[in-house]
Amino acid sequence: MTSLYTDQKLFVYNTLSRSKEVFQPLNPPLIGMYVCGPTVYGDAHLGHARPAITFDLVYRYLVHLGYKVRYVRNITDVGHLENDSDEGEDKIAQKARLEQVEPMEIVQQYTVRYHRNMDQLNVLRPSIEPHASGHIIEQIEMIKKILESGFAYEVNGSVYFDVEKYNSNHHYGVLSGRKIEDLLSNTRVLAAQVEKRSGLDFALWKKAEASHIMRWPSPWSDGFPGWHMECSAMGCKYLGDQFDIHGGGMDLLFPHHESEIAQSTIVNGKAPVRYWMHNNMITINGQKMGKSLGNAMSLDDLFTGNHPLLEKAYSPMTIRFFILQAQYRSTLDFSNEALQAAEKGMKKLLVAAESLQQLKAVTDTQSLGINSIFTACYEAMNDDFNSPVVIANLFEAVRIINSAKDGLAAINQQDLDQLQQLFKVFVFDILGLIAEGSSSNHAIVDGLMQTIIQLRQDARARKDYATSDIIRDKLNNLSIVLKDGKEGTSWELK
RNA sequence: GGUCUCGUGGCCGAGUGGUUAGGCAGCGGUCUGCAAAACCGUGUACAGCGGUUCGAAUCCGCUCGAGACCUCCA
Repeated sequence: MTSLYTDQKLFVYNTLSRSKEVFQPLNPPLIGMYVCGPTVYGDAHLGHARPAITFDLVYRYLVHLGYKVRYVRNITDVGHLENDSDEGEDKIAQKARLEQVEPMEIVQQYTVRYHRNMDQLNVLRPSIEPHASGHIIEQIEMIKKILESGFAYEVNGSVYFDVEKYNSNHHYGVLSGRKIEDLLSNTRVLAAQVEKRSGLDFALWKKAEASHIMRWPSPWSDGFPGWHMECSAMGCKYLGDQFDIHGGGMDLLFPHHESEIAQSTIVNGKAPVRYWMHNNMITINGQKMGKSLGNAMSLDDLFTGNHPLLEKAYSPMTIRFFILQAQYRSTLDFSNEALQAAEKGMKKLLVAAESLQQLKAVTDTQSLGINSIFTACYEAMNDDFNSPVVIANLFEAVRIINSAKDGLAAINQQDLDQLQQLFKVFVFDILGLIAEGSSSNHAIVDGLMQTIIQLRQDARARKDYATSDIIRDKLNNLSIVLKDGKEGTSWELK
């Protein structure tokens, strides 16, 4: 049996080349994928949902194609718990310190909450979810190697990467498209940087100040690893010197990923990653989402509607669908209007998925060409995971399903089978949507509803519209919508 | 200031040198006891100004506007 990936030519936009490239894994069918995960010192917000869902889509599609994917997504729980002068979440860390809570309590608390949110969004768990704090030794070993090779230097217990030396025989800027001369002329000189030989140099190991609560012993000082180290160390440990895909938000492109490349290249003698993928940012009402702008909203805010900017609650699947309705490399603007449009669209799609289960095939009818929808969906996914085009094509299938349901189109068995396969593969397996509040979940409730619907039908039959409308209105107040169709009346939750 | 990205109809968002994106909203129709849902039909869209071209929303230049990174935020 051949795998799908032998037939599907997948194009991936590689930040390294700024172009779409044919995806060719190093060791098919194995694929190594690393994605930068959250720093767990606050509730997951909208910004966390985008990369999680983007790379969930990538992961799901690669698996669907038959690849065996090792998906690593880290938990950053080291070194970020102080020195944050912003107004927002860092106060939690401060508070933790004041209340003498262990930093790992904060880490644990927000890791659990992150997982819960990701489960709600139906984001699959990665294969490995390593903690930076659990890989201090690996990071120290890596730093040692960089020091030995002469591309780092120690000052007062801290170790810095020598960017200019690296750039003398490598290209620091290969990923972000920056030139070191430009960087040098634009680097600000901050007080904390006096130890560095150059403002471009970045910390591999930082000596901890007395106030710093997270610290580990090292050959150089009690301290903590530099921000970029963890991904280099853990990526290398679990995926090897060189692996296929590294993902993350565009904001991590520089300096994080650029520096990651530099470090790993020195240690391993080759570029660590073949395909760099970056998802774009999210804006809210056209503005960047940020703590300082006061428009940051957590996922729980969205799910409960408990935020001044929100007119109502939006379900996890609405958020997921909304994010998938934009290509991952575009900025995505959140607004109540846009979310409500997404909510309705998604509902239409999922209701059609349910209707599909009730459809009966008619023999001896012309094919409606479901095959072409299938093909179009694969083409869209192969074109750098273009989920909005997949969705657009699925709505073509929705129209066919609804027409068949209304008796306006006859559907043959092959089309029916293909439609069911289409929805299974693209709606549920790849886009990862799930039916929320499905009406067929509870046999007792459905039985009750059938009784009520029958009573209303009886009233309508004797033209007692006052009674039938009362039934409909009362149910509507309970968020139960009755839908009169050719085949009788069905119901669903609003 | 430097580097880079983007500007599509009421809203969100694909696409890209000549062909329908799609969703939501609106309008008209079918269906309905009336609605809702569904189906059918319906839009002077491609920031502005120049240029290249037989032809540009799509390529080039400029202007205006928005955003990202350069400041351990996804």
